[in-house]
Amino acid sequence: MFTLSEENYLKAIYHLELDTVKGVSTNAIAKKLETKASSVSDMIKKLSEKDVVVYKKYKGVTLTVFGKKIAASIVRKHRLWEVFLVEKLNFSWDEVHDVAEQLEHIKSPKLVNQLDIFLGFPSHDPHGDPIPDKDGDLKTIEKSLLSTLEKNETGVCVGVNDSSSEFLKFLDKKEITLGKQIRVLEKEDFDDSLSIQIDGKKLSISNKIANNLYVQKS
Amino acid sequence: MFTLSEENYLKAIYHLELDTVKGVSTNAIAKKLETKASSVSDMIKKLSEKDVVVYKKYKGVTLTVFGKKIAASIVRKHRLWEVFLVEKLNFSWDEVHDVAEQLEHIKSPKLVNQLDIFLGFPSHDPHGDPIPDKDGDLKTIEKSLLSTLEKNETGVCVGVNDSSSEFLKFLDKKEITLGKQIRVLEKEDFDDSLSIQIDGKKLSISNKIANNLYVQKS
DNA sequence: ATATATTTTTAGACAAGACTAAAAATATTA
DNA sequence: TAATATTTTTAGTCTTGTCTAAAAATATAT
Ligand SMILES: [Mn+2]
Ligand SMILES: [Mn+2]
Ligand SMILES: [Mn+2]
Ligand SMILES: [Mn+2]
Repeated sequence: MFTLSEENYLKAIYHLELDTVKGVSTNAIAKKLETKASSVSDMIKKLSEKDVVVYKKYKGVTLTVFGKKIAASIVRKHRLWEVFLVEKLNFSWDEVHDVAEQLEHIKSPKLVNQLDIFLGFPSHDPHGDPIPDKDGDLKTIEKSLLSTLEKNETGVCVGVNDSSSEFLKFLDKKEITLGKQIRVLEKEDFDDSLSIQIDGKKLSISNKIANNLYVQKS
Repeated sequence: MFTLSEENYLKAIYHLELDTVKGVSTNAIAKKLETKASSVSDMIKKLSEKDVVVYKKYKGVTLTVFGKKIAASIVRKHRLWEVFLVEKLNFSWDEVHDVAEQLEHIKSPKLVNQLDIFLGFPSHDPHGDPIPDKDGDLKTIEKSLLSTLEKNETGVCVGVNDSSSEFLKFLDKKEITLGKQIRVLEKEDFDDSLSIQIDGKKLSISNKIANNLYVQKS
Protein backbone atom coordinates (compact mmCIF):
# COMPACT_ATOMS: atom_id res chain seq x y z
CA MET A 1 0.00 0.00 0.00
CA PHE A 2 1.20 3.49 -0.80
CA THR A 3 0.71 6.70 1.09
CA LEU A 4 -0.89 9.78 -0.40
CA SER A 5 2.51 11.35 -0.71
CA GLU A 6 4.09 8.33 -2.36
CA GLU A 7 1.24 8.18 -4.86
CA ASN A 8 1.76 11.80 -5.78
CA TYR A 9 5.45 11.23 -6.36
CA LEU A 10 4.75 8.19 -8.53
CA LYS A 11 2.26 10.14 -10.60
CA ALA A 12 4.68 13.04 -11.03
CA ILE A 13 7.45 10.72 -12.18
CA TYR A 14 5.04 8.96 -14.53
CA HIS A 15 4.08 12.23 -16.21
CA LEU A 16 7.69 13.45 -16.39
CA GLU A 17 8.86 10.16 -17.91
CA LEU A 18 6.47 10.68 -20.83
CA ASP A 19 8.57 13.54 -22.14
CA THR A 20 12.05 12.59 -21.03
CA VAL A 21 14.23 9.95 -22.57
CA LYS A 22 16.62 9.66 -19.67
CA GLY A 23 15.84 9.23 -16.00
CA VAL A 24 13.76 11.92 -14.34
CA SER A 25 15.81 14.47 -12.41
CA THR A 26 15.33 15.29 -8.77
CA ASN A 27 14.87 18.94 -9.67
CA ALA A 28 12.16 18.22 -12.24
CA ILE A 29 10.17 16.29 -9.66
CA ALA A 30 10.65 19.02 -7.08
CA LYS A 31 9.38 21.63 -9.51
CA LYS A 32 6.35 19.57 -10.52
CA LEU A 33 5.35 18.86 -6.93
CA GLU A 34 6.23 22.34 -5.71
CA THR A 35 8.55 20.97 -3.08
CA LYS A 36 12.29 21.01 -2.38
CA ALA A 37 14.92 18.85 -4.05
CA SER A 38 16.04 17.60 -0.65
CA SER A 39 12.54 16.30 0.07
CA VAL A 40 12.53 14.55 -3.28
CA SER A 41 15.86 12.91 -2.51
CA ASP A 42 14.43 11.55 0.72
CA MET A 43 11.30 10.22 -0.91
CA ILE A 44 13.10 8.62 -3.82
CA LYS A 45 15.05 6.51 -1.36
CA LYS A 46 11.81 5.26 0.16
CA LEU A 47 10.29 4.55 -3.23
CA SER A 48 13.29 2.57 -4.37
CA GLU A 49 13.11 0.57 -1.13
CA LYS A 50 9.59 -0.32 -2.19
CA ASP A 51 10.75 -1.33 -5.67
CA VAL A 52 8.64 1.16 -7.57
CA VAL A 53 11.57 3.19 -8.88
CA VAL A 54 15.14 2.50 -9.85
CA TYR A 55 17.48 4.98 -8.32
CA LYS A 56 21.16 5.64 -8.73
CA LYS A 57 22.58 8.56 -6.82
CA TYR A 58 22.92 11.66 -8.97
CA LYS A 59 21.54 9.74 -11.96
CA GLY A 60 17.84 10.50 -11.88
CA VAL A 61 15.05 8.04 -11.37
CA THR A 62 12.98 5.61 -13.48
CA LEU A 63 9.75 3.80 -12.71
CA THR A 64 9.89 0.01 -12.53
CA VAL A 65 7.20 -1.98 -14.33
CA PHE A 66 5.43 -2.30 -11.00
CA GLY A 67 5.78 1.41 -10.27
CA LYS A 68 4.43 2.33 -13.67
CA LYS A 69 1.39 0.15 -13.03
CA ILE A 70 0.65 1.90 -9.78
CA ALA A 71 1.11 5.33 -11.36
CA ALA A 72 -1.10 4.47 -14.33
CA SER A 73 -3.86 3.27 -12.02
CA ILE A 74 -3.83 6.64 -10.28
CA VAL A 75 -3.95 8.49 -13.59
CA ARG A 76 -6.78 6.19 -14.65
CA LYS A 77 -8.76 7.08 -11.56
CA HIS A 78 -8.02 10.79 -11.98
CA ARG A 79 -9.33 10.85 -15.52
CA LEU A 80 -12.35 8.64 -14.88
CA TRP A 81 -13.38 10.93 -12.03
CA GLU A 82 -12.96 13.95 -14.28
CA VAL A 83 -15.32 12.36 -16.79
CA PHE A 84 -17.78 11.61 -14.00
CA LEU A 85 -17.73 15.18 -12.74
CA VAL A 86 -18.32 16.65 -16.19
CA GLU A 87 -20.77 14.08 -17.53
CA LYS A 88 -22.82 13.38 -14.43
CA LEU A 89 -22.39 16.26 -12.03
CA ASN A 90 -22.42 19.25 -14.35
CA PHE A 91 -18.92 20.42 -13.64
CA SER A 92 -17.23 22.33 -16.42
CA TRP A 93 -13.86 21.14 -17.68
CA ASP A 94 -11.98 23.87 -15.87
CA GLU A 95 -13.39 22.89 -12.46
CA VAL A 96 -12.60 19.19 -12.28
CA HIS A 97 -8.87 18.92 -11.84
CA ASP A 98 -8.52 19.83 -8.16
CA VAL A 99 -11.34 17.55 -7.09
CA ALA A 100 -9.93 14.72 -9.19
CA GLU A 101 -6.58 15.22 -7.45
CA GLN A 102 -8.35 14.18 -4.27
CA LEU A 103 -10.58 11.46 -5.71
CA GLU A 104 -7.69 9.70 -7.47
CA HIS A 105 -6.42 8.48 -4.10
CA ILE A 106 -9.58 6.60 -3.10
CA LYS A 107 -8.70 2.95 -2.77
CA SER A 108 -11.35 0.55 -4.03
CA PRO A 109 -10.91 -1.62 -7.12
CA LYS A 110 -14.65 -2.19 -7.31
CA LEU A 111 -15.30 1.53 -7.28
CA VAL A 112 -13.03 2.11 -10.27
CA ASN A 113 -14.52 -0.76 -12.24
CA GLN A 114 -18.08 0.24 -11.58
CA LEU A 115 -17.34 3.87 -12.33
CA ASP A 116 -15.83 2.79 -15.65
CA ILE A 117 -18.97 0.82 -16.46
CA PHE A 118 -21.27 3.60 -15.26
CA LEU A 119 -19.52 6.07 -17.55
CA GLY A 120 -19.65 3.71 -20.53
CA PHE A 121 -15.92 2.94 -20.71
CA PRO A 122 -14.75 6.40 -21.74
CA SER A 123 -11.47 6.45 -23.66
CA HIS A 124 -10.55 10.08 -22.95
CA ASP A 125 -11.05 12.59 -20.18
CA PRO A 126 -12.66 16.03 -20.62
CA HIS A 127 -9.31 17.52 -21.68
CA GLY A 128 -8.74 14.96 -24.39
CA ASP A 129 -6.20 12.94 -22.39
CA PRO A 130 -6.37 9.17 -22.78
CA ILE A 131 -7.59 7.02 -19.89
CA PRO A 132 -5.27 4.10 -19.11
CA ASP A 133 -7.00 0.73 -19.17
CA LYS A 134 -7.04 -1.77 -16.31
CA ASP A 135 -3.52 -2.92 -17.16
CA GLY A 136 -2.25 0.64 -17.27
CA ASP A 137 -1.90 0.72 -21.04
CA LEU A 138 -3.01 3.73 -23.01
CA LYS A 139 -3.73 3.98 -26.66
CA THR A 140 -2.32 7.23 -27.92
CA ILE A 141 -3.83 8.87 -30.95
CA GLU A 142 -1.51 10.92 -33.11
CA LYS A 143 -2.25 14.52 -32.42
CA SER A 144 -0.44 17.70 -33.42
CA LEU A 145 -0.25 21.15 -31.95
CA LEU A 146 -2.45 23.55 -33.86
CA SER A 147 0.66 25.68 -34.37
CA THR A 148 2.19 22.95 -36.54
CA LEU A 149 -0.59 23.04 -39.12
CA GLU A 150 0.18 24.65 -42.48
CA LYS A 151 -2.00 27.19 -44.20
CA ASN A 152 -5.22 25.57 -45.49
CA GLU A 153 -4.74 22.41 -43.44
CA THR A 154 -7.63 21.29 -41.23
CA GLY A 155 -7.86 19.32 -38.01
CA VAL A 156 -10.28 18.35 -35.28
CA CYS A 157 -9.74 19.67 -31.76
CA VAL A 158 -8.76 16.70 -29.59
CA GLY A 159 -6.95 18.02 -26.58
CA VAL A 160 -5.14 20.73 -24.66
CA ASN A 161 -1.52 21.04 -23.69
CA ASP A 162 -2.17 23.54 -20.92
CA SER A 163 -5.15 22.51 -18.83
CA SER A 164 -5.10 25.45 -16.46
CA SER A 165 -8.47 26.86 -15.56
CA GLU A 166 -7.50 30.16 -17.21
CA PHE A 167 -6.75 28.60 -20.57
CA LEU A 168 -9.84 26.37 -20.50
CA LYS A 169 -12.09 29.31 -19.67
CA PHE A 170 -10.50 31.25 -22.49
CA LEU A 171 -11.34 28.44 -24.92
CA ASP A 172 -14.90 28.38 -23.58
CA LYS A 173 -15.23 32.09 -24.26
CA LYS A 174 -14.00 31.65 -27.82
CA GLU A 175 -16.31 28.62 -28.16
CA ILE A 176 -13.38 26.35 -29.00
CA THR A 177 -14.36 22.93 -27.72
CA LEU A 178 -13.08 19.40 -28.32
CA GLY A 179 -14.54 17.81 -31.43
CA LYS A 180 -14.81 20.98 -33.46
CA GLN A 181 -13.07 21.31 -36.78
CA ILE A 182 -10.52 24.02 -37.37
CA ARG A 183 -9.06 25.27 -40.69
CA VAL A 184 -5.94 27.39 -40.80
CA LEU A 185 -6.69 30.36 -43.06
CA GLU A 186 -3.52 32.36 -42.53
CA LYS A 187 -0.21 32.14 -40.66
CA GLU A 188 1.49 35.42 -39.75
CA ASP A 189 5.28 35.27 -39.85
CA PHE A 190 5.52 38.42 -37.80
CA ASP A 191 4.13 37.07 -34.51
CA ASP A 192 3.25 33.47 -35.47
CA SER A 193 -0.41 34.20 -34.89
CA LEU A 194 -3.05 32.29 -36.81
CA SER A 195 -6.24 33.12 -38.57
CA ILE A 196 -8.52 30.12 -38.30
CA GLN A 197 -12.01 29.11 -39.30
CA ILE A 198 -14.19 27.37 -36.71
CA ASP A 199 -17.98 26.92 -36.70
CA GLY A 200 -17.97 28.77 -40.04
CA LYS A 201 -16.61 31.85 -38.30
CA LYS A 202 -13.20 33.45 -38.67
CA LEU A 203 -11.07 33.80 -35.54
CA SER A 204 -7.67 35.23 -34.76
CA ILE A 205 -5.48 33.10 -32.50
CA SER A 206 -2.18 34.01 -30.85
CA ASN A 207 0.80 31.68 -31.03
CA LYS A 208 0.48 30.95 -27.34
CA ILE A 209 -2.99 29.56 -27.90
CA ALA A 210 -2.01 27.58 -30.98
CA ASN A 211 0.83 26.05 -28.99
CA ASN A 212 -1.51 24.71 -26.37
CA LEU A 213 -4.25 23.20 -28.48
CA TYR A 214 -4.01 19.74 -30.02
CA VAL A 215 -5.71 18.78 -33.24
CA GLN A 216 -5.95 15.58 -35.19
CA LYS A 217 -5.11 16.39 -38.78
CA SER A 218 -7.90 15.63 -41.20
CA MET B 1 -9.40 23.50 7.36
CA PHE B 2 -9.24 20.22 9.18
CA THR B 3 -6.93 17.27 8.70
CA LEU B 4 -8.14 13.78 7.98
CA SER B 5 -7.40 12.82 11.54
CA GLU B 6 -9.22 15.79 13.02
CA GLU B 7 -12.24 15.04 10.86
CA ASN B 8 -12.34 11.47 12.10
CA TYR B 9 -12.22 12.61 15.71
CA LEU B 10 -15.03 15.11 15.12
CA LYS B 11 -17.17 12.45 13.50
CA ALA B 12 -16.53 10.01 16.34
CA ILE B 13 -17.48 12.59 18.95
CA TYR B 14 -20.57 13.50 16.94
CA HIS B 15 -21.78 9.90 16.88
CA LEU B 16 -20.96 9.33 20.55
CA GLU B 17 -22.80 12.49 21.60
CA LEU B 18 -26.00 11.13 20.07
CA ASP B 19 -26.28 8.52 22.80
CA THR B 20 -24.65 10.24 25.73
CA VAL B 21 -26.17 12.97 27.82
CA LYS B 22 -22.93 14.10 29.39
CA GLY B 23 -19.65 14.95 27.72
CA VAL B 24 -18.01 12.22 25.69
CA SER B 25 -15.24 10.41 27.56
CA THR B 26 -11.69 10.09 26.34
CA ASN B 27 -11.93 6.34 26.63
CA ALA B 28 -15.09 6.13 24.55
CA ILE B 29 -13.43 8.06 21.76
CA ALA B 30 -10.33 5.89 21.98
CA LYS B 31 -12.42 2.75 21.71
CA LYS B 32 -14.41 4.05 18.75
CA LEU B 33 -11.32 5.12 16.84
CA GLU B 34 -9.29 2.08 17.88
CA THR B 35 -6.55 4.25 19.28
CA LYS B 36 -5.09 5.02 22.69
CA ALA B 37 -6.55 7.31 25.35
CA SER B 38 -3.32 9.28 25.41
CA SER B 39 -3.61 10.01 21.71
CA VAL B 40 -7.17 11.17 22.25
CA SER B 41 -6.04 13.47 25.03
CA ASP B 42 -3.50 15.05 22.70
CA MET B 43 -5.95 15.51 19.88
CA ILE B 44 -8.68 16.92 22.08
CA LYS B 45 -6.31 19.72 23.07
CA LYS B 46 -5.76 20.57 19.42
CA LEU B 47 -9.47 20.47 18.66
CA SER B 48 -10.32 22.76 21.54
CA GLU B 49 -7.62 25.17 20.31
CA LYS B 50 -9.54 25.24 17.06
CA ASP B 51 -12.83 25.88 18.84
CA VAL B 52 -14.62 22.80 17.64
CA VAL B 53 -14.89 21.15 21.04
CA VAL B 54 -15.21 22.33 24.61
CA TYR B 55 -12.79 20.56 26.86
CA LYS B 56 -12.29 20.53 30.61
CA LYS B 57 -9.60 18.22 31.94
CA TYR B 58 -11.00 14.92 33.19
CA LYS B 59 -14.52 16.07 32.30
CA GLY B 60 -15.07 14.70 28.82
CA VAL B 61 -15.62 16.67 25.68
CA THR B 62 -18.53 18.35 23.84
CA LEU B 63 -18.82 19.64 20.29
CA THR B 64 -19.33 23.38 19.86
CA VAL B 65 -22.00 24.57 17.44
CA PHE B 66 -19.23 25.06 14.90
CA GLY B 67 -17.76 21.64 15.58
CA LYS B 68 -21.14 19.98 15.21
CA LYS B 69 -21.57 21.66 11.84
CA ILE B 70 -18.25 20.30 10.59
CA ALA B 71 -19.03 16.83 11.89
CA ALA B 72 -22.51 16.82 10.37
CA SER B 73 -21.11 17.83 6.99
CA ILE B 74 -18.81 14.82 7.07
CA VAL B 75 -21.66 12.50 8.02
CA ARG B 76 -23.70 14.07 5.23
CA LYS B 77 -20.99 13.29 2.72
CA HIS B 78 -20.55 9.78 4.05
CA ARG B 79 -24.22 8.96 3.65
CA LEU B 80 -24.65 10.65 0.28
CA TRP B 81 -21.72 8.65 -1.06
CA GLU B 82 -23.25 5.45 0.31
CA VAL B 83 -26.44 6.23 -1.58
CA PHE B 84 -24.41 6.90 -4.72
CA LEU B 85 -22.55 3.62 -4.47
CA VAL B 86 -25.71 1.60 -3.98
CA GLU B 87 -28.00 3.46 -6.38
CA LYS B 88 -25.60 4.20 -9.21
CA LEU B 89 -22.66 1.83 -8.95
CA ASN B 90 -24.37 -1.41 -7.99
CA PHE B 91 -22.71 -1.82 -4.63
CA SER B 92 -24.68 -3.77 -2.06
CA TRP B 93 -25.37 -2.18 1.31
CA ASP B 94 -22.73 -4.23 3.08
CA GLU B 95 -19.95 -3.02 0.76
CA VAL B 96 -20.27 0.72 0.94
CA HIS B 97 -19.09 1.74 4.38
CA ASP B 98 -15.33 1.46 3.95
CA VAL B 99 -15.33 3.30 0.66
CA ALA B 100 -17.56 6.02 2.11
CA GLU B 101 -15.09 6.38 4.98
CA GLN B 102 -12.61 7.54 2.36
CA LEU B 103 -14.96 9.57 0.19
CA GLU B 104 -16.35 11.53 3.14
CA HIS B 105 -13.07 13.46 3.36
CA ILE B 106 -13.13 14.85 -0.18
CA LYS B 107 -13.30 18.63 0.07
CA SER B 108 -15.51 20.28 -2.54
CA PRO B 109 -18.77 22.02 -1.67
CA LYS B 110 -19.87 21.88 -5.30
CA LEU B 111 -19.30 18.14 -5.40
CA VAL B 112 -21.57 17.55 -2.42
CA ASN B 113 -24.30 19.79 -3.78
CA GLN B 114 -24.23 18.26 -7.23
CA LEU B 115 -24.14 14.76 -5.81
CA ASP B 116 -27.20 15.59 -3.72
CA ILE B 117 -29.00 16.85 -6.83
CA PHE B 118 -27.85 13.88 -8.92
CA LEU B 119 -29.22 11.47 -6.33
CA GLY B 120 -32.54 13.29 -6.08
CA PHE B 121 -32.04 14.72 -2.57
CA PRO B 122 -32.15 11.42 -0.70
CA SER B 123 -33.29 11.68 2.91
CA HIS B 124 -31.77 8.42 4.15
CA ASP B 125 -28.75 6.28 3.36
CA PRO B 126 -28.89 2.58 2.41
CA HIS B 127 -28.91 1.59 6.09
CA GLY B 128 -31.85 3.81 6.93
CA ASP B 129 -29.77 6.49 8.60
CA PRO B 130 -30.89 10.09 7.99
CA ILE B 131 -28.76 12.36 5.81
CA PRO B 132 -28.05 15.74 7.46
CA ASP B 133 -29.11 18.69 5.32
CA LYS B 134 -26.82 21.53 4.23
CA ASP B 135 -27.11 23.14 7.66
CA GLY B 136 -26.30 19.90 9.40
CA ASP B 137 -29.81 19.33 10.67
CA LEU B 138 -31.38 15.92 10.47
CA LYS B 139 -35.01 15.03 10.71
CA THR B 140 -35.32 11.95 12.84
CA ILE B 141 -38.25 9.66 12.32
CA GLU B 142 -39.45 7.73 15.35
CA LYS B 143 -38.30 4.20 14.99
CA SER B 144 -38.29 1.29 17.41
CA LEU B 145 -36.21 -1.83 17.74
CA LEU B 146 -38.08 -4.83 16.41
CA SER B 147 -37.52 -6.42 19.82
CA THR B 148 -39.81 -3.83 21.45
CA LEU B 149 -42.87 -4.78 19.37
CA GLU B 150 -45.61 -6.71 21.12
CA LYS B 151 -47.28 -9.81 19.79
CA ASN B 152 -49.46 -9.00 16.76
CA GLU B 153 -47.98 -5.53 16.30
CA THR B 154 -46.65 -4.65 12.85
CA GLY B 155 -43.97 -2.29 11.59
CA VAL B 156 -42.04 -1.37 8.49
CA CYS B 157 -38.29 -2.04 8.37
CA VAL B 158 -36.55 1.33 8.38
CA GLY B 159 -33.01 0.81 9.60
CA VAL B 160 -30.31 -1.21 11.27
CA ASN B 161 -28.57 -0.72 14.56
CA ASP B 162 -25.59 -2.85 13.63
CA SER B 163 -24.38 -2.09 10.12
CA SER B 164 -21.56 -4.59 10.03
CA SER B 165 -21.14 -6.45 6.78
CA GLU B 166 -21.92 -9.72 8.58
CA PHE B 167 -25.29 -8.57 9.87
CA LEU B 168 -26.28 -6.96 6.58
CA LYS B 169 -25.41 -10.09 4.63
CA PHE B 170 -27.43 -12.12 7.08
CA LEU B 171 -30.45 -9.89 6.47
CA ASP B 172 -29.93 -10.26 2.72
CA LYS B 173 -29.97 -14.02 3.07
CA LYS B 174 -33.22 -13.90 5.02
CA GLU B 175 -34.58 -11.41 2.47
CA ILE B 176 -35.19 -8.81 5.14
CA THR B 177 -34.79 -5.45 3.42
CA LEU B 178 -35.74 -1.90 4.30
CA GLY B 179 -39.32 -1.04 3.40
CA LYS B 180 -40.75 -4.47 4.07
CA GLN B 181 -43.54 -4.97 6.58
CA ILE B 182 -43.08 -7.25 9.55
CA ARG B 183 -45.73 -8.65 11.91
CA VAL B 184 -44.80 -10.22 15.23
CA LEU B 185 -46.56 -13.55 15.46
CA GLU B 186 -45.04 -14.86 18.66
CA LYS B 187 -42.58 -13.82 21.37
CA GLU B 188 -40.74 -16.56 23.23
CA ASP B 189 -40.09 -15.74 26.87
CA PHE B 190 -37.50 -18.45 27.06
CA ASP B 191 -34.86 -16.89 24.77
CA ASP B 192 -36.61 -13.69 23.65
CA SER B 193 -36.71 -14.97 20.10
CA LEU B 194 -39.46 -13.86 17.75
CA SER B 195 -41.64 -15.50 15.23
CA ILE B 196 -42.42 -12.96 12.53
CA GLN B 197 -44.30 -12.75 9.28
CA ILE B 198 -42.57 -11.07 6.34
CA ASP B 199 -43.44 -11.32 2.62
CA GLY B 200 -46.31 -13.59 3.67
CA LYS B 201 -43.78 -16.08 5.00
CA LYS B 202 -43.12 -17.08 8.60
CA LEU B 203 -39.63 -16.58 9.96
CA SER B 204 -37.91 -17.26 13.25
CA ILE B 205 -35.66 -14.48 14.52
CA SER B 206 -33.23 -14.51 17.45
CA ASN B 207 -33.18 -11.74 20.01
CA LYS B 208 -29.83 -10.55 18.73
CA ILE B 209 -31.36 -9.90 15.32
CA ALA B 210 -34.47 -8.25 16.73
CA ASN B 211 -32.27 -5.97 18.79
CA ASN B 212 -30.46 -4.67 15.71
CA LEU B 213 -33.34 -4.02 13.36
CA TYR B 214 -35.39 -0.83 13.47
CA VAL B 215 -39.04 -0.69 12.44
CA GLN B 216 -41.54 2.11 12.23
CA LYS B 217 -44.67 0.94 14.00
CA SER B 218 -47.73 0.82 11.79
C1' DA C 1 -13.23 7.38 55.35
C1' DT C 2 -9.81 4.80 53.48
C1' DA C 3 -8.12 1.56 50.21
C1' DT C 4 -8.49 -0.03 45.61
C1' DA C 5 -9.64 0.28 40.84
C1' DT C 6 -10.39 2.87 36.81
C1' DT C 7 -9.87 6.77 33.87
C1' DT C 8 -7.32 10.47 32.20
C1' DT C 9 -3.34 13.19 31.59
C1' DT C 10 1.64 13.95 31.16
C1' DA C 11 6.34 12.86 29.75
C1' DG C 12 9.17 11.14 26.48
C1' DA C 13 9.97 8.59 22.17
C1' DC C 14 9.24 7.52 17.30
C1' DA C 15 8.01 7.57 12.17
C1' DA C 16 6.57 10.19 8.13
C1' DG C 17 7.20 13.98 5.49
C1' DA C 18 8.70 18.37 4.96
C1' DC C 19 12.27 22.32 5.36
C1' DT C 20 17.07 25.01 5.53
C1' DA C 21 21.85 25.13 5.20
C1' DA C 22 25.89 23.07 3.89
C1' DA C 23 28.66 19.52 1.56
C1' DA C 24 29.50 16.71 -2.43
C1' DA C 25 29.02 15.50 -7.15
C1' DT C 26 28.36 16.72 -11.78
C1' DA C 27 28.12 20.04 -15.71
C1' DT C 28 29.56 24.04 -18.06
C1' DT C 29 32.73 27.52 -19.50
C1' DA C 30 36.93 29.70 -20.22
C1' DT D 1 42.30 21.43 -17.65
C1' DA D 2 41.04 24.51 -14.19
C1' DA D 3 37.50 27.58 -12.45
C1' DT D 4 32.77 28.30 -11.89
C1' DA D 5 27.96 27.16 -11.83
C1' DT D 6 24.37 23.96 -11.15
C1' DT D 7 22.35 19.90 -9.32
C1' DT D 8 21.91 16.57 -5.89
C1' DT D 9 22.62 14.66 -1.49
C1' DT D 10 23.37 14.86 3.49
C1' DA D 11 22.83 16.61 8.16
C1' DG D 12 20.02 18.43 11.29
C1' DT D 13 15.45 20.43 12.65
C1' DC D 14 10.34 20.78 12.81
C1' DT D 15 5.34 19.38 12.85
C1' DT D 16 1.72 15.95 13.03
C1' DG D 17 -0.04 12.05 14.88
C1' DT D 18 0.88 8.09 17.18
C1' DC D 19 2.66 5.07 21.03
C1' DT D 20 4.24 3.27 26.02
C1' DA D 21 4.98 4.00 30.71
C1' DA D 22 4.21 6.52 34.64
C1' DA D 23 1.81 10.05 37.34
C1' DA D 24 -2.40 12.28 38.68
C1' DA D 25 -7.28 12.56 39.19
C1' DT D 26 -11.60 10.48 39.82
C1' DA D 27 -14.75 6.64 40.94
C1' DT D 28 -15.97 2.51 43.57
C1' DA D 29 -16.00 -0.65 47.34
C1' DT D 30 -15.20 -2.08 51.93
MN1 LIG E 1 -6.65 16.70 -14.25
MN1 LIG F 1 -7.62 15.84 -17.40
MN1 LIG G 1 -21.35 3.94 6.78
MN1 LIG H 1 -24.75 4.14 6.45
